[in-house]
Amino acid sequence: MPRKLSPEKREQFLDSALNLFVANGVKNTSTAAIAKDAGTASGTFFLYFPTKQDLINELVTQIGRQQSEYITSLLAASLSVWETFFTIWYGSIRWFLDNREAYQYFRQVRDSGLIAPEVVRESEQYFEYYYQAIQRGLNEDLIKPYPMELIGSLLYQDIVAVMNLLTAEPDPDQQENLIQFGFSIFWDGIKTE
Amino acid sequence: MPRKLSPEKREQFLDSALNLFVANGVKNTSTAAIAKDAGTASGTFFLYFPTKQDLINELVTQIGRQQSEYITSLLAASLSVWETFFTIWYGSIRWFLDNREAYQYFRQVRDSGLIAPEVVRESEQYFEYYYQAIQRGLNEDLIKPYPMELIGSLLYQDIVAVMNLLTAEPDPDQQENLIQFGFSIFWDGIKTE
DNA sequence: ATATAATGAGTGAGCAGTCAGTCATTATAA
DNA sequence: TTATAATGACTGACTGCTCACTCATTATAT
Repeated sequence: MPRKLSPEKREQFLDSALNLFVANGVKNTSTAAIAKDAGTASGTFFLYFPTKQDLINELVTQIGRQQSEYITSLLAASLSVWETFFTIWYGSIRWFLDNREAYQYFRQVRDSGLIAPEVVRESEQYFEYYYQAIQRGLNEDLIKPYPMELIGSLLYQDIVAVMNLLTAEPDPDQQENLIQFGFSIFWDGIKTE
Repeated sequence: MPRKLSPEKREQFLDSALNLFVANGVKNTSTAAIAKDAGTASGTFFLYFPTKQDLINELVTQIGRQQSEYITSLLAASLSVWETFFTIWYGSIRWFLDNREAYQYFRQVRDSGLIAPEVVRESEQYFEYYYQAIQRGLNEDLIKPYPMELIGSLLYQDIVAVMNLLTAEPDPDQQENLIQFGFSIFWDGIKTE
């Protein structure tokens, strides 16, 4: 971990890389292009990141961490189970909409084989609050007793399903509808009668 | 479109490419490696495909077409709406399990930016039966009146959610459970009361 | 004999990562 | 205070390698 070397410039590299990766693809973005965009010479890149792969990985974990921090900041113990799920749903989509490049990068890279499986697994740790919510729902008999991973996996993929539609839907009212409808379908699927 | 040049060899190139793409990633697989695996010299590749990109694209559409053909072969007009949805669900997962490489390639490539948007759109045409099923369900008031694209998008992503779990679950009984449970959640989400 | 299929060495472009050297800043010495 | 030394962030030309695609030549089929 570099402790010298301005942290601002480090962020600048991550920012520029995210831009270029989303615009042109990871493999089509050279480290030289990232350095240029960040306003440094090509060699400077490697003072901040030992390899290109390290930056690719760090972007993934950074995104996971930032989204996780945002969601958990919204969650309070006083919320009901339904409110908790809705907060996760709405908050995740909100954060993705406010960080579209992060969303696109995450999707682009997650199943691409560009990331070592260990890094993917590490980034999954940031979904811990999913399973706390599911556990509460199961304890309180509010959701059907299906395997936790199944419910978690469906929650995530349903959010993706809605996000994919939202990126093609400019009208805010329609966007709001899709978010609400999507959650209704998810919740009706898992709730007990 | 090459009309001479043995179609079998063409298939061989597509087969070899799918293997290698899934094992090593598209960008890390050279046309020379594909040619070698297919048992020809490196230059022969370009007699069958003008560019590497053409092969990448053709694999996507081929997979879409083959899966679509399999599913529609299962669908009969006599099926109820529930049966139709279940057949799509079960058939899609069955086909993906029997063609795991195709599944992995599809996932890897779909959001990667490696495919021109037009080709992605073209491959979406193979999901036509989704929307016929949804339309029927809406007509017969069996599913809630949400936008068709939302239901379609959720259906697809729910299948992906289950597939992702299945690839890590070796026990066939547990696999069967996940498939059934997953469908229950999806159906309970969209059905009218 | 002629057309078509196949070959594989060759070409040029692109890229990750290196390294010898520059220069502004900071530490030390007088 | 001022001269000198040390530091380390920064530079960019360079290297070695990979790869998509070409083409002159050879093999095969009819």
